[in-house]
Amino acid sequence: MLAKSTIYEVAQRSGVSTATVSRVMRNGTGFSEATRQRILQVASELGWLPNGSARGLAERRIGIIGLLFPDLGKDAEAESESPLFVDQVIRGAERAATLVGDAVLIASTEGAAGRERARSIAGKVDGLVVTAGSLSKADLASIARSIPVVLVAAQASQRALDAVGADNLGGSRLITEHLLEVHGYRDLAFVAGPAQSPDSIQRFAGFRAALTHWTERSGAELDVPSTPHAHGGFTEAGGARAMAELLDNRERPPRAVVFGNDEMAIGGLSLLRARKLRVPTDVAITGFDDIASARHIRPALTTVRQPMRQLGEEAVRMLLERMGKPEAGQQNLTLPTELEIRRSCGCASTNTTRSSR
Amino acid sequence: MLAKSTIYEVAQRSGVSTATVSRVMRNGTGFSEATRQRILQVASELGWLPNGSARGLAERRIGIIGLLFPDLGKDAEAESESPLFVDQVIRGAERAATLVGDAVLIASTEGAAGRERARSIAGKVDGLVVTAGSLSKADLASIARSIPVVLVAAQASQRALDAVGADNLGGSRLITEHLLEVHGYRDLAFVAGPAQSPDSIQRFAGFRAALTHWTERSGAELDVPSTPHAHGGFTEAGGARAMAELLDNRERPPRAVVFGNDEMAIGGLSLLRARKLRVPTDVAITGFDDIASARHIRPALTTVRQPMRQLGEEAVRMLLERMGKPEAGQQNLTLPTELEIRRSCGCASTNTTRSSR
DNA sequence: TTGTAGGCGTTATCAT
DNA sequence: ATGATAACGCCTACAA
Repeated sequence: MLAKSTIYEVAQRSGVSTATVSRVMRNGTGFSEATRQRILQVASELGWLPNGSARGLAERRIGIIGLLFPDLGKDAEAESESPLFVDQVIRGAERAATLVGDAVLIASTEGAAGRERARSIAGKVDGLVVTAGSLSKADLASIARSIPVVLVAAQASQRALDAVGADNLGGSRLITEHLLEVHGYRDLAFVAGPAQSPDSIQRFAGFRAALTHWTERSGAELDVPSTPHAHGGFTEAGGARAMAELLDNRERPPRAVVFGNDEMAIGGLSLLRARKLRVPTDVAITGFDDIASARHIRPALTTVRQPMRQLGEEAVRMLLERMGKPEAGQQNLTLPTELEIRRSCGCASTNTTRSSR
Repeated sequence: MLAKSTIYEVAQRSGVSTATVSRVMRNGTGFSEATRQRILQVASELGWLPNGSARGLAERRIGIIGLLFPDLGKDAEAESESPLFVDQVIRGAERAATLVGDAVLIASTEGAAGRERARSIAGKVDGLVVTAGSLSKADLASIARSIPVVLVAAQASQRALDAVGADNLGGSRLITEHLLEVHGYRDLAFVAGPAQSPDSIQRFAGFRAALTHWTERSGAELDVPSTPHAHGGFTEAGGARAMAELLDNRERPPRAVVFGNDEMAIGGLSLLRARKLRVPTDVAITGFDDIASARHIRPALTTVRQPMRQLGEEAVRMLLERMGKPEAGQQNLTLPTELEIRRSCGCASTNTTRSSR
């Protein structure tokens, strides 16, 4: 590896000033073709890479968009699962950023240490996409004072900033209504993810909304729970544990279980199998997300599809817009979710799709 | 959003020089506690974020590691699949980088336009992890002249640089031998991924090695193909097409099909089902990667597990080492793969695991 | 078409 | 314990 060369060397060896080298490298105008060739030649010989920090400093824009998420892979359980939400969001962000020539800087923030880390990252980027749970409200507010920030899948209370999220409530309500209305199930249970997860909270709210609405409409005596029947931390193992808990705490299994995400539903399915309960005949189940495994598992999982990739795309798009006009009004985008009907709910796999909005 | 403030403002309002502010922010020494408090207070009031570009310029190190990969999500087919290789590599890289406080900059490079992009990225990072197929040999060599580079899953010919990869050949050979020796299948077919993919090439080589070895040892007349029987581009749909092609081109289906990855195997499985062929009774199949769906699909897929996440971790670790001592000898790490036996090969699911090395 | 020179926001080396 | 001040490598008016 050669020593790094600078624009000065290139200029000197080309017999021009650094200004001219800069013009050529930035595809500007104001130089002869011969000069251009010569400079390019020298630059290539030297293997010169323009220093991004110097550029960023001079241009007051580095061409990097930051993406913060809660620590990944710390949880051994979650390691094998996929595509985790953030993988898809990252992809979407990368794609949208590439459209304008920017790159994406990713970093996980874990608790206390994450605080300093987040500020350090914030200083290195032109704007920041922050996913739910990766930053405290205070830290977020502090950072948002000096650089554009867009929230992804954040709780409503933090929506003083630009934000994009999926219609978790609507999707969850849709799938619960399906269970209620199409299948006529009455004894439903909800398995939540992490207690503080905004997504999980919204999905439970959708579950409740469906039950409440149904009660009002039909006059039936439906028990509308104020808290989820169990928690499974959004993981497969957690889903199995939650399902076991559900079975152990009652004399009869619930007729249907609405899981907060697909991974927990898959875990729940294994446990039901182990307990010799048939799905959907004895117990119907549903998930949320529509990960690849939901299609492949048997019975195929009825679930709600949320546009994870698009979340990342829209977040970056919104961020770029914000960077363009810092004083524009606050934006808040909710992307629709879709009901994906397969077999685990009891349907004969007509594979219908209904959108939440 | 306030106007961005600088170290000068903080210094002025604190009644100190910028040097002192810098010392405090970098957790250095040489200031009184009172001064420290005052500066921190002012900085917080101002919402000051130290400018990363300026820091990077002054320190000659920005704290960012770059990760280049071939364009994701361009192929609509691949969009739904997961966890794609690079998602996992990204995670591994992020984790290893976080250990030393660095962040990871990701960017896809697509063909010609990717060239300039890659150089731009290279200028913004302290070192670069490059995955197979994201950069031409020439571009790679050029960039590697001025900044540390580590290759992931690259072809051997490019191994003039530090590199880390999985034992594709060994794993593929292992699974093929399993088919040959444990099950006694003789009529095997191989479905490759993209023709230029180093991984695919190595896996086919392992397939051939197993056949060759078997022929030599047993004296049996086994046909050792010089090219794969079909290509499926590593996607589910491609795998289905390749399987159809295989069936249409012969009077009898092959007894077993070794797919270059899990996604193609899953596609192949669907097609076999559609053609009323039973797996593994009529046709046995195997995959490669061990994605989540491989476990969940029925029959569960016998496959080779490769440590994708670890690939990313090791790559970054190697890169950091290289950045530490630029003149050290070249490194080349091959991580072992593991045979994951399930049902699709014809086994009665004993779930054995055998390592490739 | 080309060069000069100041500025971008930090860090780090000397002084004091 | 603190302050001047010179880098760091590039961009960009402003001149020529």
